[in-house]
Amino acid sequence: MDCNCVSDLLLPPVPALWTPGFAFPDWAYKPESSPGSRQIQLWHFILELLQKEEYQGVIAWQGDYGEFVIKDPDEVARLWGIRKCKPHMNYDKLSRALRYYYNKRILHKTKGKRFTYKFNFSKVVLVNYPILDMANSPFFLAQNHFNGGSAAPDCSPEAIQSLFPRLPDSGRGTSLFDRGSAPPGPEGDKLRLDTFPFLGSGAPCYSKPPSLLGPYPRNPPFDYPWSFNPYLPGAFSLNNCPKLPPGSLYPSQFYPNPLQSSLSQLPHPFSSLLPPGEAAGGERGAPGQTGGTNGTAGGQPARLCLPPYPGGLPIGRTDIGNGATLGERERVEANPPSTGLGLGLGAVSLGAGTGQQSPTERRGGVKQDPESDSDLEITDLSDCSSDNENEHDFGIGKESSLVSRSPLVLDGKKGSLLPPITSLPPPVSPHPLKSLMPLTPPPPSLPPSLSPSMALHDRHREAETLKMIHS
DNA sequence: ACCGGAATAG
DNA sequence: CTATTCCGGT
Repeated sequence: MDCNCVSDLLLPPVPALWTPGFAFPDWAYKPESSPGSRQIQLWHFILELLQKEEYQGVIAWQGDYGEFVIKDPDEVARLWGIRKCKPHMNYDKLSRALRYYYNKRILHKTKGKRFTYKFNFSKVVLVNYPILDMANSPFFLAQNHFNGGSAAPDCSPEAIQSLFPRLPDSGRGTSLFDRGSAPPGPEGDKLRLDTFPFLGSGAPCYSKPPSLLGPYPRNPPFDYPWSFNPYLPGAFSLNNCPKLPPGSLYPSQFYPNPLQSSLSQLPHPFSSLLPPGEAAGGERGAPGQTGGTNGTAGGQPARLCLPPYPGGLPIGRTDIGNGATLGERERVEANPPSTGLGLGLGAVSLGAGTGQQSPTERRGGVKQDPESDSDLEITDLSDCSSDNENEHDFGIGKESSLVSRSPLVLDGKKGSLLPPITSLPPPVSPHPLKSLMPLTPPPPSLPPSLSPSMALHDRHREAETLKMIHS
């Protein structure tokens, strides 16, 4: 009694729909490193609130992509306290927790704007959707002809993007999705890939007009239980962001069952991968709930709509990245031995942990990227730049080690599991990382598609860089 | 308001 | 590990 932690009831991290067995794979909930800890993480919670309309008065997307404003700090803190059964929670404490995310790069503070923070979706995405990580995986390498692989699924950022719906705009949302939230996941941080351009930081961001949000045209066959999806800050949407090719994802077969089931619960992108029947599986049906007070809401169906990329978007890449060295990034990824999807997490997830280094290290003053952090902040220059960008993250190097575990089932066989890549749409942008790279800053709108050849070229270069590094 | 160190709890 | 709690500093 002390606290009724109703919280769970109120904001179930997982919608009722999920069955235990079915819920997201572990990786979705916790970093591997912390076994047991599957408690909801603050950022998940924030995302959760953001996705629910009922909390719009308390916290809402606003500003740049991924930016949100805590309109009622005390309330947010209160809700968080409820959720965590910490009756004495207050904004000061909550914000401290939020600050820890800076190093992890999950969040940034939007300077100059009170109570305004910005998600680094790229990171979040990776963390949560390891699949994306494929980019890092050998798989992806295959693509690059490193391995000679034949085609591989498109892991490009663009592809990733396509996975997500558009962003939450400030607006209102019509759908839940607008504001998507995020899926649970470990956050990792280490991956440097994270820096996807979308995040915005790099790109010029336009703030979104409220109207953007948009309805996603398509209705999802399923909804996400949690609805998460979020990430998408609108970033993708428009202008600045890279868009993805319409079909970039992998075919459903791609995923093995276990995963599959999980996928079905995932937000659209993934779900859509599954065959309709399966995907839907879940669904929500349940409704329910409402919780009452604040919370809950669980029921909302989230809608995820997929962005239909009707015509297919051009794939532009916009990456604006910073030009940091690509080589490095890749290098990081390359290391992981794991195979297939599994690794995605590996690489990424750790991050969180690492975020802070061991105390010792910390003390040493070594922060990993001292700078990078700083970068995060953006200072918003006028609006556009958002900020941060973060991008530079230069390496951290440790991550690779983490990889040891790969949760997903997939891994084992990468090959077999993997789908016929061939069936995939033509890879447009192959290299995910690449997109990170700084190409020329994209014009405000999308860049014309990139030329494939270039891409290859780049990859090639990267590869070489890698080699050099290795040597 | 916001930052981040330090200690500490789970 | 993540978050909580405290807290001194801007």
